[in-house]
Amino acid sequence: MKTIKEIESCNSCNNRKDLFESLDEAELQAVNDTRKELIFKRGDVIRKEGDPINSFLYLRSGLIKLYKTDKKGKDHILSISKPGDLISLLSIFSNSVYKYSIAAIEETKVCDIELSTFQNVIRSNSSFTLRILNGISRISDNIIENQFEIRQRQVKGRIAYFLIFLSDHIYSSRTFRLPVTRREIGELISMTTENTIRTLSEFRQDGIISMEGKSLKILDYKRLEGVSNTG
Amino acid sequence: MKTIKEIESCNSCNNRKDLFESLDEAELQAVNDTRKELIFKRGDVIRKEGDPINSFLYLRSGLIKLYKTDKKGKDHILSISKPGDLISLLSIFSNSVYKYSIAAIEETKVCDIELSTFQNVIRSNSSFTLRILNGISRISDNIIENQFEIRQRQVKGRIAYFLIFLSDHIYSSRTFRLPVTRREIGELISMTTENTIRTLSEFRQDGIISMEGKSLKILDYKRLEGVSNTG
DNA sequence: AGCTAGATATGATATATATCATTATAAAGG
DNA sequence: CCTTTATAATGATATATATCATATCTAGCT
Repeated sequence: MKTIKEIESCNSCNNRKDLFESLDEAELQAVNDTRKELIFKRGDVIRKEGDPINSFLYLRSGLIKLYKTDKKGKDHILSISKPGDLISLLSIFSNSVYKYSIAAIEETKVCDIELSTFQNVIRSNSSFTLRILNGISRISDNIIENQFEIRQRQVKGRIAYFLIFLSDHIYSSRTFRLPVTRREIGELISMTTENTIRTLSEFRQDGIISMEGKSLKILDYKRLEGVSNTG
Repeated sequence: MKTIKEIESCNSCNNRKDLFESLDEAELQAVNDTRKELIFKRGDVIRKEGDPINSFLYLRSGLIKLYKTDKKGKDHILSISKPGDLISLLSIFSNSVYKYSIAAIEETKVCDIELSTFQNVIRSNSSFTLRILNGISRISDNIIENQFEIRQRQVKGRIAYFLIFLSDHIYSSRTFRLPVTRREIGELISMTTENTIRTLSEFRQDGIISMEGKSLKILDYKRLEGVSNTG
């Protein structure tokens, strides 16, 4: 992890509008004064389950995974978040600890705002609070939605669902590089690495996708969608 | 569903203390004026996914399940909540709709407070807001925790986990009546009804539990815990 | 460049789980 | 009270998934 300084003020940040536009100049200034810009590379752990929450985090660019490690040491990925999503949990309101671990799955830029400053702004600006609340609740909602979609499918359906998720929600393109290893896909869909690999190979053999290493292209979106809906 | 009137005021409600003790007399009065007491019997749907949120709900007694129905019409239970738990979602802050369905799994008493009244109190009492926020976030946290525990186990472990959950968190006793059908257990742990039944029978044959219909007794808690931890 | 650990790939086999079929039992409704 | 319908129970079988083994490939490290 490194600290950088790309952005003069939240004013000049293009992610600012969705979240920070309801702040007045003084509030913006206060936030900006304690703001740090952090850059993480693939694999870096941004926060670990149990870490105290002492800042508000905002995902500016890159991609992160939320995950938890079970008793046996196995990781389970809960969801994948993209820029614009918040990282902080509701617990920022109660000064508690992280319930999940967060790691970068590609180079990721994060804005880190000191929690006490942030809480001051929240106290004085209720329209801002509402936005934060919505943003934060979206994190849990995404996790729950994800788990719900996964659990009702079997391997083929799960992988199809995941590929469509990447295509539609992350890359807005049918051609993309897989941001995660096959092992991580397994951790996301609760399947073994071998089955994940096998299923991807099968999709390729069936002409649903083409794939070389991490680069992947959805050749037959309709059919993939079919597998996601019925498998 | 019926309307009753058991409680004069939130003052005289013994669930009041955890949540409502930070309200002053006027606030308590306002809340109490629009408060309705509802009683649901087993199977009654309290709220359906997609229903508009126009009240704040509080579970006074009984037991409820949160669930979602998938494309194929199959229900998936997300979590089971007990008295003291809130029912409302964060969406009460943004006047949105229910994301999950809620049904009573035994006779259940609920307090229903008109949303606009509730929002007024929230706006004027930040200590109360914090409590509500914590209560509400616990709902999502429970769901996520539950799913996480379930997905890392296979049938035997899942059922053992569920029985321990009932014993430790719902009934505080090793003898209890199963509040749900075997089918519902299956919907909770993502397994078929047959496998659920088979596994319970197996536990009985192994002397881990005794069971007659819905009444169940954990005979060998240690071993059940073992199954939950390793299965 | 060469080494090493992790990632990808695939086959063979064991195990877990679902499905189908049937019967018994219990609960709900007229 | 009887009839109907959901629930519970179990066996046989099919299918899905995990495990184990092994080989190749790849990226990071020195």
